Amino acid sequence: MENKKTFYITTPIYYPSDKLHIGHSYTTVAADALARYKRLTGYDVYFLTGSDEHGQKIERKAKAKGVTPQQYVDDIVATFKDLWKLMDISNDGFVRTTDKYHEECVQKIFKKLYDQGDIYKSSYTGQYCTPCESFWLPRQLKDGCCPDCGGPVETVEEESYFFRLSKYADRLIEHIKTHPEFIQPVSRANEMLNNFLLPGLEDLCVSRTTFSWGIPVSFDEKHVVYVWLDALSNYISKLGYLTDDDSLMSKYWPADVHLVGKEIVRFHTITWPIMLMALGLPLPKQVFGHGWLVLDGGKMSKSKGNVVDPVKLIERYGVDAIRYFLLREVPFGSDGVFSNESLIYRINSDLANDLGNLLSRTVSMMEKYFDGVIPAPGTAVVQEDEPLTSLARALPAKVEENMNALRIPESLMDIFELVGTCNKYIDVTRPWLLAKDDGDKSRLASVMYNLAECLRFVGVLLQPYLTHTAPEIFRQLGIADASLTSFNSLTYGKLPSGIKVARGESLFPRIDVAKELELLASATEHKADNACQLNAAGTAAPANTQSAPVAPDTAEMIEYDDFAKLDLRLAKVIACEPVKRSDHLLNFTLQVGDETRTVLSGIKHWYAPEDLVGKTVVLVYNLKPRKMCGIESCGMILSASDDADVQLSVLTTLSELPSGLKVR
RNA sequence: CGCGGGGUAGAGCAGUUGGUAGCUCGUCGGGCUCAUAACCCGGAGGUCGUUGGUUCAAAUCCUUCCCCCGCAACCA
Repeated sequence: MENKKTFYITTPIYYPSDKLHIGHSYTTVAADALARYKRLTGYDVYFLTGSDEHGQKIERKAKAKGVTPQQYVDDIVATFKDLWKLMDISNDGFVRTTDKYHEECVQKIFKKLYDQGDIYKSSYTGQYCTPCESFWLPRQLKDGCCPDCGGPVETVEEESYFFRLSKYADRLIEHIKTHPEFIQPVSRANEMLNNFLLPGLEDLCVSRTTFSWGIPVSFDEKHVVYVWLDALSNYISKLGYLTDDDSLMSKYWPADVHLVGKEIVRFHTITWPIMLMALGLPLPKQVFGHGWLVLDGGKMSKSKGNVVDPVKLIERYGVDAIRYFLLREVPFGSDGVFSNESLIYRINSDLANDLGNLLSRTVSMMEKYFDGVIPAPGTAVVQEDEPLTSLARALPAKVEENMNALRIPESLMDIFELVGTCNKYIDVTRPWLLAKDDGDKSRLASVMYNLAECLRFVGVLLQPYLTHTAPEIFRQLGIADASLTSFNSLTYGKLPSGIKVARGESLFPRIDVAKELELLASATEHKADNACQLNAAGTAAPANTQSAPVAPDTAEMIEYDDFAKLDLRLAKVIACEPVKRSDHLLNFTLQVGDETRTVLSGIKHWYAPEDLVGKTVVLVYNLKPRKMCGIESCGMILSASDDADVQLSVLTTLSELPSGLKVR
């Protein structure tokens, strides 16, 4: 390789417990656009994404499905790769934490840190809450009870290895203070300092003995390496750190950007830098915590942001439309809203009306007035050309500045400003009038040339974002020469005349908004879960808990006796109110025959409490009571829902029946 | 008093060394006809959450209060 400047960019590695959603797509597409942009501007880029495959949750899911954990993750990771292929993600590497090189690397790192005294063995004296299956530190307890359920806890010891975060805290604080670019946006840096660093770091538990689906600690086999030490190492294990061939490591490390969701900024700006310090490695230049794509709140109850499966969106609207929406709609650094309306409006107004129509009318006029050949511009200097040409000339530098600052939406706005100016230029110059008078032929040639040249600029600059559209623009303009599509080719006037254009299909057909929304709405009649975040989660945050035991896809057969253990009964809702301090819970007072019970259910997003009063529901009558938010819930109300909990309905009976009846 | 973000036109947002309130979409009217019923121009629409203060002047600084959201917790 020549001495190109290098650029190493990463996404988080995603947890294969479920399919990926549009939030993951967002992170990865953003990283892809940056990677492609850097390649376009001459960098030697390494772009890494991957999967974080260990942990108890995977172990459980695999067991429920009756497969080995490895089979389980293999299947899901295959869908990750398919999605990235579908979305035109140009990653150079894909790291799996179950890959051999990664496991060996983590073991070496663990050993190295242990040998130098940064990892030590101790016991985790925790307060254990049996119903919650959770350990708590003394300071986390509420009045000596479990902060989760408010129930009693017992003192339990678990042997664990710990990483001395505290030892390096001062160095890290110093680094953050002297490197304002390290944590972006800066508001996150303050958050980290105030919430975690300045109050004092606690040593981090880095091993577990309670499950086995993980990387064994090489010198103490009953332990597996726990979450972050395993996951974060991916950024260097893939580069061959601590192996015979660490050429990638020496070439690309330190990383230029770790792109992460805001929920895992903490681990990337505290745990990870401290690991690197302990290993004697340089720190990444920047950690960027982007916002989330959140679902539309609850205004118009039909057309809700419900289609969050990126594959479905792409099938319907195309890769480039989705890429554009993601890159354009979410202000980098804060949250963006996803809704079907905003998606369709974006596609229609920016892509179809402005860009697609501009290309269409330009190529069409080229055919009409110049037999489809791009003419040489006239020599006369005309004042009305100036706004257009000066904007085009200034554009590459503007885009570059914004991309270097990771302001992706702004860079797209810059490009579309040129598109808009072209449309206006056509209106001002009125080529159709010029065409009527032979004396204006030279002027008409200038106008048409300027339009073609500006569209070339647009095409070149759009390449990192719209991977299908940019080549199609070139094709329709008749540009086949690669020397006209490079970033360096953006010198105004470089487009040669005499090229034959090739009219083609519309870049983006206009979508009929009303029809489309109606269709989407009828497909999903339900109330939206407006708090459902499309968390662009990365590495397996331990907090990333989803519902517990999942229904196996291939249902395991049970005996009738197993079923008979369930005591299901009809119950009548006599009162229902929200639980204070809970986003999800409703507190039901149920009539079950002669008895009255209190039962909690996490269905607040789908029902208004008053709508449920008087309804008959199905209750799991003999479920062990459990406290939540300080209230004891005696039983469980059955609901049906899809995996994503987008659609949900409480079960009831077809005819009116007295409460207390058994369901069987 | 857990931490943090935010309240600016119908929607989504920009706007801090204080000096006539902007952008995109929508809406209404006009123009144009090369084009994907697209494009261009113009209008309407905001006492910039509330209270008090500093100032010649505050969306912008200080203060009171209200509300929303995120983290955390919880969703049997």
